[in-house]
Amino acid sequence: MINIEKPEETQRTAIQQRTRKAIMDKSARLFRDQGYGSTSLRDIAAATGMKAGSLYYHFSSKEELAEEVLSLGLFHVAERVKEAVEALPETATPVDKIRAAMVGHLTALLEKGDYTSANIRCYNHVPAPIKKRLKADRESYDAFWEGLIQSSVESGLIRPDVDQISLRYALIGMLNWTLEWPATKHGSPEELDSKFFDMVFGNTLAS
Amino acid sequence: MINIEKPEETQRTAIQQRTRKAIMDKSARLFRDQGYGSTSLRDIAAATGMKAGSLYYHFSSKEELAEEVLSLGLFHVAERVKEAVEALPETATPVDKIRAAMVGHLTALLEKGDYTSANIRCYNHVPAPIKKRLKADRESYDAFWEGLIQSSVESGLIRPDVDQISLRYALIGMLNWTLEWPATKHGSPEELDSKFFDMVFGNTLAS
DNA sequence: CCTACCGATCGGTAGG
DNA sequence: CCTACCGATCGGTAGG
Repeated sequence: MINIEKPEETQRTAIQQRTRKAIMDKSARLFRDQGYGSTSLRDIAAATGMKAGSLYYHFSSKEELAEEVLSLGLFHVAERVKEAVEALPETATPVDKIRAAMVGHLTALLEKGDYTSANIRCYNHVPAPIKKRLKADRESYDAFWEGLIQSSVESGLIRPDVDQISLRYALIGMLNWTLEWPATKHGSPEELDSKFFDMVFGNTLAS
Repeated sequence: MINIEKPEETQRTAIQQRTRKAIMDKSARLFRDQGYGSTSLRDIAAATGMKAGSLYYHFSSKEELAEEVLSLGLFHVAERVKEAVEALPETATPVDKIRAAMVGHLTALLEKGDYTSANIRCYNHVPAPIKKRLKADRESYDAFWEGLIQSSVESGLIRPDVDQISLRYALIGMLNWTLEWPATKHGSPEELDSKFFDMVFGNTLAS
């Protein structure tokens, strides 16, 4: 459905995996808060409780670490969205799927905030080779939304005169911008989604 | 109306001002593309056609330069929005003002893309003292939208059950996310606004 | 996973 | 506005 691969897990011991995850958790938060260029490997090492050189036991470069962290951010979003859509009954319309996808997207942003924020905030500032691969993931995720919206139009649920590209970017934009909200104002993904959904689809749906 | 001060212009010769602007133009683009931390003063100097040390003839630090560039980004948005709203006839409703503000916001994003993108993309990654001042500007701009939306609700043009905070962030989010669009898909600010406006306010307006 | 270190580059300054 | 330079810090490596 959404074609975003999870970075392959090569054979590692449980301890190695736990340390790796700790490094990535700290990296995600630091990249999110300070940006890619302003976060040094020494920052990350200190936050994880080790020395800078030791990071190279787990990652071969800053770029590899960043790519894995940022790509995991989008992966989590895609995974939640997939779950939410697949949980729908067979009778679900394409618009039902859009709504479920919105909830899934918001759920991932709230649950895995450090990773998803790091992706959204650092995507543009990461070295070109990483950005290229992250871009492919984004396009795959975009294509999924494109399909949902197109199906909605084809089945007569969304007015045919609606600009599908604008609708897609508007939805993704308002969803992603929730990361810039004061954290206290969110409410649950379902509450937030119901507000967004009513806002947009009250008029966009054919009557 | 919107209380965002333009950085004061101390007395400078015409040539100094032109060089300053050249430095800021290049900085805006580099900050936007590479991020604050990954953009060195040597990058900026090279792009402007001078040596790194010479920048200190115009700016006393990287932080000062960044603050001026980023704050100008939001200033331009506020200025365009102000113009657009003030150009309305006296009979204009609060919702008319929202629509005009949307056009103004989009116009600024398209016209001054380097500055506005640099603000949006680097805001979170800039040193704390700068961020604090930029945050005050954002809050002032936010308050302006809050007022427009509240007036719209009070005059019965927007349904009273609409969550005003969600509406405000949703609007700003979809507007700002246009910076992430492939550039070719924009169309004019007016075209884009008409799509966004219809999308949101078809249902949000009281019937 | 640490110590100790490499060359490169950083923001910034002195002196002209 | 440039040359020449400062101490600090960067990503990364060797050897254990």
